[in-house]
Amino acid sequence: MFNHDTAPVASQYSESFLKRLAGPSTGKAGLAKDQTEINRIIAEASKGSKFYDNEKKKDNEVTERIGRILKQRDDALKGVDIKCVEQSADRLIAELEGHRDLSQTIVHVDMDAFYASVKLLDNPDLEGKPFAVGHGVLSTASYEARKYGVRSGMAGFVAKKLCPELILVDHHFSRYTEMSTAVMSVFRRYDPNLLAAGCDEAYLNITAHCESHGLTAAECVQDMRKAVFHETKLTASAGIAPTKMLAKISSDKNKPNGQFELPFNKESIVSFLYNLSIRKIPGIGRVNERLLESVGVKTCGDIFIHRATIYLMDKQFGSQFLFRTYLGITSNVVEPWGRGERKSIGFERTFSSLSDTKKILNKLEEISVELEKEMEETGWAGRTVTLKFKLDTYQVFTRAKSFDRWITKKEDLFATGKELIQSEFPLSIRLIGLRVTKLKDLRSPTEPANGIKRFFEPLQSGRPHKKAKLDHGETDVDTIDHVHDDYEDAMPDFHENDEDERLSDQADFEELIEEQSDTVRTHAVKPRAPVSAPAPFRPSLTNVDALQSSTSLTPGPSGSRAIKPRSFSDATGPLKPKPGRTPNASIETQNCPVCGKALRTDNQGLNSHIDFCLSRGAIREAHGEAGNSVKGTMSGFRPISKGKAKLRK
DNA sequence: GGGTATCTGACTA
DNA sequence: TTCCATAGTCAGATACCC
Repeated sequence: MFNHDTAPVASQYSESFLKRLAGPSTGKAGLAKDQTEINRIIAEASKGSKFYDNEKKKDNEVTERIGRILKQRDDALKGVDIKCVEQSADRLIAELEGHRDLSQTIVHVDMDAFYASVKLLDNPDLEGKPFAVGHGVLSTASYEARKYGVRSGMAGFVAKKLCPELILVDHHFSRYTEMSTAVMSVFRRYDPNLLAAGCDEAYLNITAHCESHGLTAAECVQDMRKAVFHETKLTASAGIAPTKMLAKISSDKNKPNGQFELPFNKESIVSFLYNLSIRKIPGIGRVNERLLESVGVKTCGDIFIHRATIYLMDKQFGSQFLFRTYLGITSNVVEPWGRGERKSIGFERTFSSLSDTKKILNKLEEISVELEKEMEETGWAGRTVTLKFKLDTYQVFTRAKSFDRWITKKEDLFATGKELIQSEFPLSIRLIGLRVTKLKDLRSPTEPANGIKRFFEPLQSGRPHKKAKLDHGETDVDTIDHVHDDYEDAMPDFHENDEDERLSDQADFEELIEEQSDTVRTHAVKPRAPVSAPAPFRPSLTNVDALQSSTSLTPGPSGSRAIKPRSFSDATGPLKPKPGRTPNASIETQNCPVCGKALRTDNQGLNSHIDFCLSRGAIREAHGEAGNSVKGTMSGFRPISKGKAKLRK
């Protein structure tokens, strides 16, 4: 399959870099055995591109980060009685063990190579052939293609190097939506309250169904998979376990077209996880895998072996998250996502590199139009607009601006994006996007966190509100009364009796929103921050809420859209939120060779800043401009002296 | 000076 | 020659308000 004659010495690539280039899906089912050789071919194919250079740079930054972590570890362990620390860790682990709940039967069902399988239904000629869906970047690959190392997220031309006979086929989003609807409707017979985690996967709590039908979990899941195949001719794999995380890992066990049930007892769970690579844990990606490996944690079992280090480096690693992972104690709450949980809505597009200001602004305008359309169709407004752009070097930057009014219109989106990007010119970019956050749900006027009420809720501590705060146990009705009270205070001419009539019409409602935000300004009563759940535990390592977003498997712009990720650890206990990154040590600075600014060397963004300045300089040169000063700075490497370091007012 | 909001980059799926 | 799109969370620095 490979041409070994032309193979360069493997040592010219570090193992970590080869893995990085190979992308995030290398552990997926159906891959060929010789991953090392595949990684080498991928590196050879990518070599020399800007993408490759950027990946190399990011890999080096992680290596530097590891250096800092190891130093912190050595400092933390200096003069410490390890046995004593281990005892403290053991006590914490024992406490966590007390939260184990084996009462619920959770299933994770995952369609096998969904896009590819749907394609196969419509094009039986592809049967037995290596093919992949997508062109620039692949969304999925048939199992035949996977044998060559072709996987989702891979560039088409790289995939062709791995498998020259690979057939690339187009997306067919309407068919995915159709089949997804059919599959989900089968799943709903087993749990009407399921959590769809993408168009091709879902979490179900089948406890009640099994009880009422006198079925074992395995029988129930077998039955469900049969029904799916019978009605759609698509196969699914499933995992049965006491928590979502364990079910997710289990569903991968007998893929494709199989199922796996994890025994519901502590010993089996811990032993199942013991030799499992930490990379299999949702939320631990390429970077965190390397960071953990650097302190000896490669498997979940290693978490226990190195518990003293983890306990001492809680800030860096999030000890509770890791100990819970080791124990397999994570969330078993299965419920669908509500609209109110949405946090942002955005649109972005990649194109071949653009430097012409006018053309870039045209792209921005197109994005604004699309985003306005999407916000209108889905009923959202927002207060913060974030511009995102990717340089032709693949470095990504964001710039944001907040308002004290609700943004919905293309004119506002475009004007804000334009304002944000203009101070960055000249630029040579390959992606531009806009995202709106601090959302308000225009379809839910009575919904607490996002509806009209949020304007009048008592402010959080430190922000006294003229009205008293809620008493513990106060009902929603009571709260709404406060709303009315506040509203009356703010707008004396507005009477309760008129409310239903006014809210019955969407246009009127939006008008009300406008009035309302004016009122808020006039009275200096600030909208309060989104109501957060009572201190759910989250790992400090990374965002474990973003566990399996379906984005790469999600039908296009306005189809059945983004099914959101869900936390695996959101309801298992009121454990402390974790902090996160390397704290600042003594601050050293270095001047950027391009703009001359004093930059903190303790920050990983230093090199990015220099690269950014260099690239700006190069573009200026191309534009025949003089000077090399950079107007602003970027987060993470702000100048440490004098005054405001903020980029713009 | 303390608490909160905002901005940015990083990471994840 | 060529390497996506969308959404979420977090940390850390800074800005701002009381």
